[in-house]
Amino acid sequence: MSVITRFAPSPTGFLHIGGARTAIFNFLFAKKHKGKYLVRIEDTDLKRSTDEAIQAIHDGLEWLNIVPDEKIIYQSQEVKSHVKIAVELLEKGFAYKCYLNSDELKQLRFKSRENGSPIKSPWRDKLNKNNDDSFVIRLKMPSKGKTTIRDLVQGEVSVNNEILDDMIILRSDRSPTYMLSSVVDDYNMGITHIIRGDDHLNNAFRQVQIIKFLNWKEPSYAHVPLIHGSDGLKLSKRHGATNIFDYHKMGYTTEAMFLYLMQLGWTANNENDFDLDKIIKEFSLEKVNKSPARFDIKKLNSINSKNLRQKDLDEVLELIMKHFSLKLENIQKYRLKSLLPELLKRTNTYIEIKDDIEWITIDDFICNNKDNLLILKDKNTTLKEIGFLLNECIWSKDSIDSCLKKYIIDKSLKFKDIGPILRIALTGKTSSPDLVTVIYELGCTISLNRLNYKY
RNA sequence: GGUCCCUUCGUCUAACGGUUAGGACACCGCCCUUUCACGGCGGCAAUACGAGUUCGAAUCUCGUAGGGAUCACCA
Repeated sequence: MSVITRFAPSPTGFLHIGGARTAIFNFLFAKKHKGKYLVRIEDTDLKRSTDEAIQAIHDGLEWLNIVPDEKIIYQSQEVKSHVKIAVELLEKGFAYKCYLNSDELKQLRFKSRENGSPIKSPWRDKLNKNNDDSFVIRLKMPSKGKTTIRDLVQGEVSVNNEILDDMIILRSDRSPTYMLSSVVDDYNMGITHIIRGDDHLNNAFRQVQIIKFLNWKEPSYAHVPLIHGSDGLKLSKRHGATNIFDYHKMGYTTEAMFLYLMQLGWTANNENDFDLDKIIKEFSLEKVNKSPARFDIKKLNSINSKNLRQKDLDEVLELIMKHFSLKLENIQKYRLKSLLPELLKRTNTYIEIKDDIEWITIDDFICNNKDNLLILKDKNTTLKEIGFLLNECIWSKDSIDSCLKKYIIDKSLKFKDIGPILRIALTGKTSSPDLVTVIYELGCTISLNRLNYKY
C-alpha cells in the first residue's frame, strides 16, 4: 500500500513556522516512500476561517515549495459525509444523544476538574423520552481497558480508557466537530500516516475509537513536537516573526528556511546541503526528536548566508530585483551580478545589500555621506593622481592592482593611506569588497568620474 | 490539579551498555588581509539532581526537580 500523508491546517491565521515544519515532515515522508502528500484545509469553523488565511497558507506552502500532489481539499465541503458517519455511529449504538444544557455542562466540568475524571453525561445510558431537538451526539467511549498508540515519533503511548471523555461528534446545530471530521476525511482520503503537532497526541486516543467502532484500518501516527521560542516558551510574536512568509520578506531563501526547519528536531547528514533527493532518501520519522526545539535565528542566518553563496547568481539577482523593485539596464544588472558574490559574503539575508545597490547601479553616484565627504575634500589631489594612473592602465584586475601599488611606492605611502579614501570616493562607504574588484567591476569611466569629482 | 510526553555544551544535536562525550551555530583568540567580510587553525563549553541494576550507565529502573502538551457544542 502506498503512503499518503496530509498537512491539515485550519485557516484561522497565517502559516505558522511550526505548521510549516509539520508540512515539511509530511512532504518528506511521503516523498521518501514514493507516496502522496496532500493538503486539507480544516475550515469547519466558518466563523473563524478567513479567505486571507487560506491565501496565506497557500503563499507559505508555495514559497517553501511544498505544494500538494493533488488539489487542496476543503473540509467544509465534506460535512455531509461527516454527518452520515455520526448518524451511523448513533444507529449502531456507538454514540448517543446528549441533552445537557450549558449550565449543566459547566457544573459537570467543574466537578470533573475537581476529582480528575472526565465528564460523564447522564444521557449515556438514558433513552430519549422528551423528543426535543436540542441535543448533541457524543461518542460512547470505552470505559475499561486501555488504548495504545504506536507513534512513529513518540513511541508506544498508552492511556487508560476511563480518562477518555464522551466527546461530541455532532453539535446541536447538526454540524460535525473537528474530532469527527478529521477522522472521516483522513479515512476518505486514504491517509496512511498522520503526521501532526504533538498537541494532537491526546486527541489521537479519542479519535482512534471512532476508527475502531467502524472497523476502519488504523493509520500510523507521528506526533512531532512543537517549536519553541529562544526562551523555551511557546513561540509567540515577541520572539519575532512566526509567520513563515515573513521570512521571505526578510530576505531568507526557500532552501535555507526548508533546511533550517527540517533540522529542528531532526539531523541531516549535511546541514547546509539543499539536495532534496538526498534529504528525502535520508529522512526518517523515527529519528525526529521527542522534545521541543527552540527557534534560533542565528542558526537560520548562518544557513541562509551559506545558501545564498551557493545559490545560482541569477536567481539571487532575481530575488533582489523583485524585493527592491529594481528596474535595471543590462549593464547595471551585469555590474550588480558581478559584485554579488563579494557582497553576499558579508550578509545573512539578501536584503542586507540594500546600502550597496546605489553605488553599484547608479552610474553618476557620488558619495552623499557628510562626514565621509569632508575626508574626501582634503584628498582631492590624491584621488586625481590615482585616477590619472588608472586611465593609463590596461583594464584587468592585475594591472589595476599593480597600478595602485606603484602609486604607493612612488609616493612612499602605505595602502591604508589611500585605501579608505578610494573606497569612500567609489562607494560612499567605509567598508566594501576589495578595491581592485570594485574598480574593475565599476569600469574605467565610472571609476574615473568618481575619482575626479570636485568634492 | 488529572493524564501523557520530555530533559546531553548558551542553542540545534551525535554517541550497539564500553568514545579523551563528537559536530554545527553563537562566542573568544590566532593566521590570512587595503576596510568589512569569506576562508584556515585553535579555544571555551554539556549528560538536570539523587539512588539502584551492572565489571562498566548519557544510555536500563525508580524517585526528585524543571519544562512541555492536553483537559471546549476550537481546530
